[in-house]
Formats: sequence, structure tokens, C-alpha cells
Amino acid sequence: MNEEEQVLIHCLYFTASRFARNITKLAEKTFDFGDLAPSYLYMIMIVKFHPEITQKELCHKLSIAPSTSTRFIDKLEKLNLVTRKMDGKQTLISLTEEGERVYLQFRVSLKELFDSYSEILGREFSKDLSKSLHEASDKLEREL
Amino acid sequence: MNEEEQVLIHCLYFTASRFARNITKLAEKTFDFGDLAPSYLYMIMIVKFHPEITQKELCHKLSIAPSTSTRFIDKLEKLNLVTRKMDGKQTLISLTEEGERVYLQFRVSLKELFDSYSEILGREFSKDLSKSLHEASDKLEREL
DNA sequence: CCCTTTCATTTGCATATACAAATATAACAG
DNA sequence: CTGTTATATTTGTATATGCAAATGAAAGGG
Repeated sequence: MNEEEQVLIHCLYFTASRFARNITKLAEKTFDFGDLAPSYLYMIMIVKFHPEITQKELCHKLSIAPSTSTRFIDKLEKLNLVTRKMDGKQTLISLTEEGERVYLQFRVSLKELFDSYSEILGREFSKDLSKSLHEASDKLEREL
Repeated sequence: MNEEEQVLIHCLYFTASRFARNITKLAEKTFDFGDLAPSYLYMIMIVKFHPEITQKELCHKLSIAPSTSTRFIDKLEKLNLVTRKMDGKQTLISLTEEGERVYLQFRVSLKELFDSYSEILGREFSKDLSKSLHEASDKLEREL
């Protein structure tokens, strides 16, 4: 194996970005929610489990920047999937009924996605990889 | 552990995107090349190892879309780091002398980045994770 | 040699995402 | 109660990235 390949295989930044692109492609194929990209659906899920969650908390749970969350919520609100409620400095987010419906569909798609990559990568391997990524993110976030 | 956390930890799409965001942040802190984002540097490295590589081959090695490669090369050419040579349908890319210099600096930064995440995540863990991601990407690309 | 098909690159357009600056609101010190 | 400080959100702006359509160039059939 030559030097180039060594670097490409061992650089976590490179392998992680590449893998994220590939799995995003798979997710986009699997989730068919019109113009809703996969990441919006995770936001919907978090809100489902935490009605009246603050925007800040949402950012934290999704590991996204506040500005990104503003734009996500703008879009979801326009689509009538969530509602904003101002509360002092904070903004509280909840699902609408339509949002609840989308959530249910999302759970079905999520299962499809899971089956889809499990078939390609192996069920155990996928599970372990996901767990490793989760832990690694937690550690990085603590340090950054 | 509740249902939400289960999903967030076990969905490879979610954990992978999140981790990619986090490690990108670290990479951007480490690589200080003015307005050159990390991904450009990988392109420079590939070209370093394969002078006169075709654009198509570059896309393949980096797992990026052709349009993305066009824009990357536009920028690198403008910065005088690579040259384009048209050859029939194809375009051949090579490094300029300035590009070679940037490559050398990049290698130093790459080592820093490696040390940086190794310290947070552990050397072996990082290596294994990177290898897993590499293999998983290969498998996904074969299927998609 | 022209016409059609094929392949590589580019361009137009759209989206996710971030950072920094601006804004809005609350909290606190005196 | 007022001025300052701290915190949450939004807005302006920029970049990476992709898809689909357009372009350009070669290759092959007649």
C-alpha cells in the first residue's frame, strides 16, 4: 500500500467526510419526503420526544449551529410541521398534528434505511460503527 | 435509555453526519491555509501522487461529484496551485511548484490533525474507526 | 465523411451548513 | 429603577456540495 492510500485510509477527517457523503446519498434515496432533507426529520423526531423544547437544546441534541436551527425551523414552520412559541429570550418548538403524521412516516423510512445499510454493511458492523461514531462525537464536542 | 436516544445512537446516517461536522471543525482549526478548506488539500495530495491525473479519476478517488471537482480545480488553478491540460474529452491535472510547496505544509498539518484527534479519541480507536469508515464507504459505493 | 451515440467536463441552480454581526430579551449590580 | 452584561435567536454572507441540463469532444456505423 502506498503513502497516498495510507493517508486516505488513516485520516479520520477524510474517511468521515467521505462516508457521510455516501450514507447521505443512501438516506436521500430512502427518505422520500418531497423537499425535506433527512436532517429535518431528525429535528422533527427530537421535537416529538420533547414538546416545547428550546431551540438551544435542539441545537445541542442535533449538534448543529444556532443559525442552522433557525433556518430549519423556518422551513418546518412554513410547511406547518412545527410551531414556534416565544418565551422571553427563548423559543419553544412543538409539533403540529401534521408534524406528528410526518414523524410516523419517518419512523417507517428510518427502519427501511436501517435495513438498507445493514444489508450492505452487515447488521453488527453497522451497529458498532454507529456507536463508535456517537461516542467519538461526544468526546470531540467536549473538547472543542 | 429512551427510544429517541436509541435512534440517535443507532442511525448510521445521523451519527456519521454529526461526526463529520465535528471532525471538520477540528480540521478547520488545525489547517490554516487561508481560504483553502481542508478538502482542497486532499485533492492536492492526490494530484501530487498522480501527476496528469484525469479529473474523472480525481472524482473517484475523492468520492466527490464531477461538478464539485470542477469548482475545486477552478479555485486551485486561480491560486496557482494546479494546472489544467485539456486532452480530448479529458482534463489532466498537475501541481505547480507552488502546489508542491503547499503539499509539504499540508503533510505537516495532517500530522498535527492526527495527533490532535488521537489525543482525544485514542490512537488505536482512531485508526480502527478510520479503517472501518473507509471500508464501509467502499462497500456503499459499490452498491449505489 | 456525416450522423448518432457516448463520455467528460462545465454551468445553472439549489441546499445544508457555518461564522460573525445584529438584535432582542432577561438578569444583575448599584 | 436604570445601565450594563449575559444569553438566545436571527440575519447577512459565504462555502461545500449535489443534481440535472448544457456543452464539447471522440468514436463508430453507414
